[in-house]
Parts: sequence; structure tokens; C-alpha cells
Amino acid sequence: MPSQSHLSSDHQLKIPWLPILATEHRSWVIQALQVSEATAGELVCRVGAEPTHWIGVLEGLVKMSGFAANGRTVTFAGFPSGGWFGEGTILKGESYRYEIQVLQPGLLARLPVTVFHRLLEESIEFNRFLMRQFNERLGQFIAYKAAEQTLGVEEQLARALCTLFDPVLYPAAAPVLRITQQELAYLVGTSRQQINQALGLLREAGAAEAAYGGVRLLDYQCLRNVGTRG
DNA sequence: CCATTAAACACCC
DNA sequence: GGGTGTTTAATGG
Repeated sequence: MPSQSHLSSDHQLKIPWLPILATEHRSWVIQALQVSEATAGELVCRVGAEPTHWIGVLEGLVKMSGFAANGRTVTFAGFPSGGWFGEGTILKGESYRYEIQVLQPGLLARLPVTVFHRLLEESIEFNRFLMRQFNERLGQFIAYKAAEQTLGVEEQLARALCTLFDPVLYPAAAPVLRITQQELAYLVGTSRQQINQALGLLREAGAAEAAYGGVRLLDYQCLRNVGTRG
């Protein structure tokens, strides 16, 4: 078990829903949140386990994945810094149906489900945040389903990268996203070769390019355009 | 039959 | 040591 600590003011800045809470609610949360380091490859949620916390990424990158009928690995979503996940499982009172694994090491924050439920009961602002998150995610999945049928690997990759390079959370810097081409292949549902080729096309388009062990964003707007054409 | 993919390999960070 | 690019043999539409 990794060592846990409480929330520093530096960490607080990396939680997008914290500022919107009323001060009273915010003080419970800050007291209840636990921060721990996440190492690459670490399994954050196991299939079948009961959720005890709502979990967020302060730094690093985490994936939600499972296996297809033929045994192939399928990644359903990637959560970058600022991402929070597992609320659906908590709300339904179920156990995890997919596994959550760390791709890029970093920091995770955990909010006990009891506090989660209390916020749900008492904070309009928290409900608003969750509703926005559900709405965005639903839109993403519908768009993803549409893209799956109609678009090529280049467009699908552009979409996947757009969700990982969140412009709201990274307004200034043009960071290199640390993710292997194999993981991108799991995410898009194709092979490593296809990803490599698509990265070449994205470079020609001026949207993004392959960096060692990751992808460098060149032009977010351009990446969006590639992902929405068709 | 052609395209795609997984596996194996050798380089490079 | 792990990620990448490339080759090759198998696989599947």
C-alpha cells in the first residue's frame, strides 16, 4: 500500500470541482481527501471490487480497460490530470465492471464514498459538476460510437488525443502526452502499426507528432478539425 | 488475393 | 529496460 497524505494547497488547485463548492462543503472535502502516489502499471480498481472512494487523477494518466470476447485488450477511456472516475459505479451501488490501471505515474486523490454521498445530498454545486461530467462523457461516447463506424484511424486517433489533451486543464503549455503507441492502439481498437502510420498523417496535418514514448501536441484546434471531419 | 496484424527483431532513448 | 521502427509470417475479409 502506497503512503497516503492529506491534501496540500498545491494539490487543491488540481481538482477542478473544488473551487465551485460552498466553503462549508469544501472544508469537509479537503479534510476527507487522501492523496497517494501511483506507480506505472498499478491496478487502481479491480473488476468485481466494491468502490470505497471516488477517485481522481492529480497528475499522471490512467486508463479504463477490459477484455473483448476474443481475449484482446480493449481500452474504453483514458483519464488525464484533472479527471475523476467511478461515480457511475458508486451511484449504482455496484462493483467495478472494468479495471483501472495507471499508464503514466503520478498522484491520485481519493474521496470516501460516504462524503461523496453527503455532497450529493447537500451540494447543488457538486450535482451540477457531476451533471456536466455525465453530459460531456455521454457526448464523447456517442461521438466515439459514430466515429467507430465512419471514420478512419487518423480521425479516431485525433479524437482520442483531444480527450487526453484537455485544453481547459492545460491552457498554456503544449505538453508531451506520455503514452505508448501500443496503449493508443488499445484505445482506438487497432494495431500499433496503424497508430504509427496515423501519427505520421497527423504530423503532416500539423496537428500532433510522435515523440519518444509519447505524443507532442502541435495544434489543438487542428487536431479537433481532423477528429470532426467526415 | 490482398490487406492487416501479431510476433520477432534490432536500434535508440 | 522499455519504446520504437521494421521485417516477417500468419490471419482474415
